[in-house]
Amino acid sequence: MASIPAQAPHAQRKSDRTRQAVLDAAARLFARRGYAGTNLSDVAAEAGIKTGSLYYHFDAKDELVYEVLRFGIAHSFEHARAAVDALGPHASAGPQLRAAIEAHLASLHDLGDYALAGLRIVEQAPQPIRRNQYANQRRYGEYWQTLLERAQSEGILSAGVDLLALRLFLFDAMNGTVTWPASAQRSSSELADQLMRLVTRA
Amino acid sequence: MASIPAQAPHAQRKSDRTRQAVLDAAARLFARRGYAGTNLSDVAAEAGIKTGSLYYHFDAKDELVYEVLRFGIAHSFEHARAAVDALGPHASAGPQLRAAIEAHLASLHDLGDYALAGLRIVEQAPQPIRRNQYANQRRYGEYWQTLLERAQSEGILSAGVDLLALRLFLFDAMNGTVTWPASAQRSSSELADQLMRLVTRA
DNA sequence: GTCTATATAGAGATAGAC
DNA sequence: GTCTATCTCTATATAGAC
Repeated sequence: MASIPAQAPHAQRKSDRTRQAVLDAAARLFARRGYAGTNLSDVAAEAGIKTGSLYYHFDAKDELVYEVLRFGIAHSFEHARAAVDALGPHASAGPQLRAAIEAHLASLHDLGDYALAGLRIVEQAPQPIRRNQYANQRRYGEYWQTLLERAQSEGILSAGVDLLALRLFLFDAMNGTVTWPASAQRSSSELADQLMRLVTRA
Repeated sequence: MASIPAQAPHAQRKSDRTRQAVLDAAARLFARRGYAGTNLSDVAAEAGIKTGSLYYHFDAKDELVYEVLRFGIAHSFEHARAAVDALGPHASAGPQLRAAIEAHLASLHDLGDYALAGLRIVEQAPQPIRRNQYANQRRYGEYWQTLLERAQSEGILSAGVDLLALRLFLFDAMNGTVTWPASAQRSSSELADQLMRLVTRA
């Protein structure tokens, strides 16, 4: 699965390129084998270096998982907010919600293994990292909650809908797309259409 | 988190009770720490025995994860099908779909850590076990697909809906409820109402 | 920056006493 | 059925040469 650089593209000293290769390998293996199941020898081998050399770039295994998790959610949050903001300050809640949904779906696709890892191994990460990740998720969730509240006040959701439940359903539905079988792959735009059809009143 | 017996209640020889305690502990730890992150000493300690004694009940760690995964999906499938069948052979698709949704949600609640483990560690399990679990998931998915096809042919879904996408969205939305925060807990019946509101046409 | 070599700890699994 | 004791392997992390 493809993945995107966690660093700005201009940061391409040799050290940065290796560091990036290590992170990409870690994301891929964390997603498939879990946190404890991923060993650093395999990460190093996939990044084209030896195990001992990892420690020039990272102090410990914890740091790898921290970077992978943090980057994933930051990327999604930034993209969703940017897509909403791009509609301008006077956009109504329907288009904003659709933009956020499509951007979140697209960000998951961009993230590749970083998204998979982020969704699968949070609970397995060491406690301080897990806590930090939960805090980031909470902030992102609150952002979505405001989008949904505005949608409801503008009357585009069905009456009597449970907003908190709706947000959690929507999030799991969106995030689940990263594990859909190949036969079910659809563009972010198509998926956003389908989700808007479910979430908003006909 | 509570969990339910993986064996019939009448099977309560001492050996069976210990075996059950081991499986419950394994489910709890697999769900929190992943497959590789769960060590057998901790499983044994939580079941009230020493590590070596585990091997009287199970040949290897693989066998533990196999039992935990297999039991979870079997339980959900049985409950969903039983709830649909209980409506009788002439029930229409709307009530059938609602019964399946509520039964699936209730089964997840019953399963407790078995459900969490089943959702989180499939990818981390050894290949033969993973393959078997995917096959079971596929069969269960096909069952849901037929329910949704009947619902569509009876006209209770919105027009132009993508049935495969709908099933996958619905599944992830239902399964995600097991990780909802305490503040968002709702009964299976309430959750089923909300999901039916999203899935069916107003 | 990356290598080889190694210290140290912890894992799964087995053997045999009770 | 459960225990203690132990084998063997593999993991993270460190040290120092290049």
